[in-house]
Amino acid sequence: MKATVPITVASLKVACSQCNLVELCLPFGMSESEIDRLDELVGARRKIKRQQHLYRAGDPFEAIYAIRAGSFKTDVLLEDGREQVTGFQMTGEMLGLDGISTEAHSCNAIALEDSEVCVIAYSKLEELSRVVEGLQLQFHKVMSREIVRDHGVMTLLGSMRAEERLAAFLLNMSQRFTARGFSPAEFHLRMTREEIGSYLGLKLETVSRAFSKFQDEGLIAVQQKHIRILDITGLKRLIQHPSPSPRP
Amino acid sequence: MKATVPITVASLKVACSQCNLVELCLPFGMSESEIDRLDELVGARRKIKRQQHLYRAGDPFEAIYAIRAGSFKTDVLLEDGREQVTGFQMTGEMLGLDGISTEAHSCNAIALEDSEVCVIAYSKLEELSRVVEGLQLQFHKVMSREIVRDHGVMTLLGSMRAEERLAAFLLNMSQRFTARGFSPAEFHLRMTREEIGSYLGLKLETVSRAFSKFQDEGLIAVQQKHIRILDITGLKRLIQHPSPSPRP
DNA sequence: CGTATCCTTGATTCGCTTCAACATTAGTGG
DNA sequence: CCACTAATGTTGAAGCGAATCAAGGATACG
Repeated sequence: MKATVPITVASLKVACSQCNLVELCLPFGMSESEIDRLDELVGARRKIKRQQHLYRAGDPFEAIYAIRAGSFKTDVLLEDGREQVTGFQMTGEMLGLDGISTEAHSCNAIALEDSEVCVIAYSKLEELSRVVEGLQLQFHKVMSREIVRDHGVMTLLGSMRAEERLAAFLLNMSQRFTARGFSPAEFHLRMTREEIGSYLGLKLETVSRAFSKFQDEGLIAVQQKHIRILDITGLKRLIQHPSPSPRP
Repeated sequence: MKATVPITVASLKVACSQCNLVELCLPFGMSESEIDRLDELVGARRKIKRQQHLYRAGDPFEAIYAIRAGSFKTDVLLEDGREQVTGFQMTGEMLGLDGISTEAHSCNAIALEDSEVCVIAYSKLEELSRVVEGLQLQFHKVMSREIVRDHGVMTLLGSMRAEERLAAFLLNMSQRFTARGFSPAEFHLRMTREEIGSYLGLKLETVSRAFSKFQDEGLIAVQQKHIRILDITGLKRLIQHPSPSPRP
């Protein structure tokens, strides 16, 4: 229930150059000599227990976060209490970029499992990216990628049917697990049906039904949160050919 | 049909310090002395006729654009030909930020009316934002604002009904016209019902019906693309209280 | 002034939500 | 360790909102 307190572990080596996520995270694409200059970038690491908030909508913005271990969801609450999940984040991905614009966070970030993040003070990032050109570019790319990703979700929400949405979701998860060295075909979802539904603009029952349908059709094997993809091309076909009639 | 060719008008003073959009555009929030240093930022202006592309998905990314006059839509095309409008942009707003991530544009930008943009070479922006701190911050804020805006659209698409979506759209337009010194209650939409529908994840008939319903209820007066808002609090009420039953 | 585009409205269909009951898993405390 | 309870997931039946299909009308444009 209580917010976690940031713990500064001065003795711990937290530099990006020592981190095995360098291929996925902010430093991706930077030269070795540039990465060496990021020593001071990560002020501390912070552990977040499952279901706890990393930050809440309205919190003053001071830092962005790189996920070192675990996973998160971000969501926004509407006035009437409706909740919308705006994204799921995995290791190496960044959290908190939404806060720059108003200097306050505009969504909640909640750990889906016990997790750890690198705290990157925004002031330090600004300062360092003025002198390390690669950092400047990579940071811009990270923000831009978030915009492109959001456009993808908008497309999904705006023009896909329930089963297409879920297929796209599964393919996206598979691709992200693959990039992290896990199996493309077998993985464990950390979020509930309700959270998936919220993200995809569907009710949890619809998500559950679509899972069952995919299983009946031999596309996947589902056992609660454990997913095995049996026919990846079949899933891809689903999102390329809309259900009723292909366009002329 | 043909792409417009950028016209460099060397004699024309294009500096931001001379521009009356300074309050809305990238330089917003910067000090006068900082704005004076942006002389070299805008390489040229470029005129785009109605229905012409400013850039297309796949075009190599070299510059971002600030809208000096007119308005645009951005859209993405799915494999099967479905089109999704991802945003409408007005004067002072930026276009092309999606291109940074992959160094190629990921959507199409199309003028809704005869328009003019300021061309900001990305390399120059990078360079200048290393020395002008205010520019660095403002640019980051512009990108972050785009992310927050997209989250808002995701919320709209994921959890609002047709009429709520249209109400939210009208209120957003009203607010943006107001910020530009136009009437909050009376404005001219530059996009078709189909484009509005695509943006809101609805069919054009549904948009048309919702407009008619709002008119019947005395919330707005519609005459084709000309909109007059008669009851702004009524519209706001619509998006706060979902149609069927308010939450407990 | 004619034609293509855009908009409106009605009737019908369909997909998703809603409501409901039950199954399963996970977490907790006796 | 098992019993209890809450949370999560599955499945069925009914209802509703938006899409689809269809026709006519208004506007803008060359």
